[in-house]
Amino acid sequence: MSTRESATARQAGRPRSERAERAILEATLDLIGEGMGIAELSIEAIASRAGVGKTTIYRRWSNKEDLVVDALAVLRTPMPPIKGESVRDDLIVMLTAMHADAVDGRNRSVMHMAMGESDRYPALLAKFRCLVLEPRREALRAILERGMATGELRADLDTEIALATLNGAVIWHCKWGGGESGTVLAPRIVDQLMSGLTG
Amino acid sequence: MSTRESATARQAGRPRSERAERAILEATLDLIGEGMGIAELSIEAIASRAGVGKTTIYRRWSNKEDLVVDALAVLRTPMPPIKGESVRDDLIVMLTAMHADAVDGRNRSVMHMAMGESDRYPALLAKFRCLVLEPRREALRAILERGMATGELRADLDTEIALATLNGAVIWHCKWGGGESGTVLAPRIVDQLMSGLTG
DNA sequence: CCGTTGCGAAACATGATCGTATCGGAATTC
DNA sequence: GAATTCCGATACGATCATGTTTCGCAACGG
Repeated sequence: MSTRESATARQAGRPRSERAERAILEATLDLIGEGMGIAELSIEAIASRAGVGKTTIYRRWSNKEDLVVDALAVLRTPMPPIKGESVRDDLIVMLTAMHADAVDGRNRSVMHMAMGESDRYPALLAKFRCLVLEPRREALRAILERGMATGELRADLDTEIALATLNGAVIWHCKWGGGESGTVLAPRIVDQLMSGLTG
Repeated sequence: MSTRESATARQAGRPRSERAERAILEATLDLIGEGMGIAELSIEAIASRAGVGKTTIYRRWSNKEDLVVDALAVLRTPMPPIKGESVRDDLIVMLTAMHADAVDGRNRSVMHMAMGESDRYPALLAKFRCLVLEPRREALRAILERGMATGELRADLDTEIALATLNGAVIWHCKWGGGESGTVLAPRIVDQLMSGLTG
């Protein structure tokens, strides 16, 4: 049996350059990071920024949305470690991480782009949801439910509302409120919310 | 003394058509309402939708951003009446109104557009701020401060955080959460928050 | 060495929008 | 009625991005 990569036999010819692919995705993120919306993003600009021929882009993605979706995946920021000792501490860690995501450079722009334009790009919305929204949502939900079990939080908590409140407070304050650091902001939110959540 | 409109004498020639102006602004809002971002908005499309020559638009606005800013002003939605009897009731009224703004048709699109693209258009940001954000913020703040005075809310309330929390919860839930009606959502938010805010 | 495929560069035809200009006609002042 | 200004329509040249094609070279399998 000859050399194979997988079930399907290795294609003949020169293999696609992994290097070019990364350069394209990076260039895309760069441009978004500079404040470009999807509509302003041009394949030409991406190609030129990546030092790549347009052909190389068209060969891999048939439209801009697919490209942006794949670029999103590169940005993957890891979840912070949750100690699971105190609900208050865990929430503060999560909110601080969320705040950082929403404030820091390229991440920030991509975040805002995704939130602002996902309406018009369903595939982008789906990816953003399962890549950013859902993981956060589940992490927060886990903290809340553990709190309900241990009694740190009241048992009849309205989890949906609590999630919206936590997420919303961070994002809203980042976007429209003052520019506090996350380390200052997160405890303020959590503490003021907890006094209620503990009812 | 001859007929005058104001201090400066009436211009000679045909006056600008008020009708055309309204049609242009309405067409702009329509297109935004159909999900167009500022970048996708073309003067040609607006002119054609408004049944107007491009000239008529260029004569009045020198760039797209100015046009959109003026269009924003048309959308002005009135604040709901605040009874001032109970903080809980007042908050529910406000959040319900905010929810309606964020959900309903054209308003919704303009809102999202403003939130998503205001970063790139400073004049738009400024207008949006003073037209939508600040009035809401002040109305909410007034309710909170009255509550602190009457004792319905604890006196050491962190108003900034409370504002971000209220606003953020509504917007976040509209954008990413389920599709409840405002009448259901607002009390859930307010009640869960109050039990905390009342300390 | 040959066939195949990817590479970057460039040229290409197509189409959209731009901002300006020109047109005949309408509205208004003097 | 003359001068002025706006109207909507249409045409214009300019710019830019589109997606395709062609080119000569590079990298891989057999």
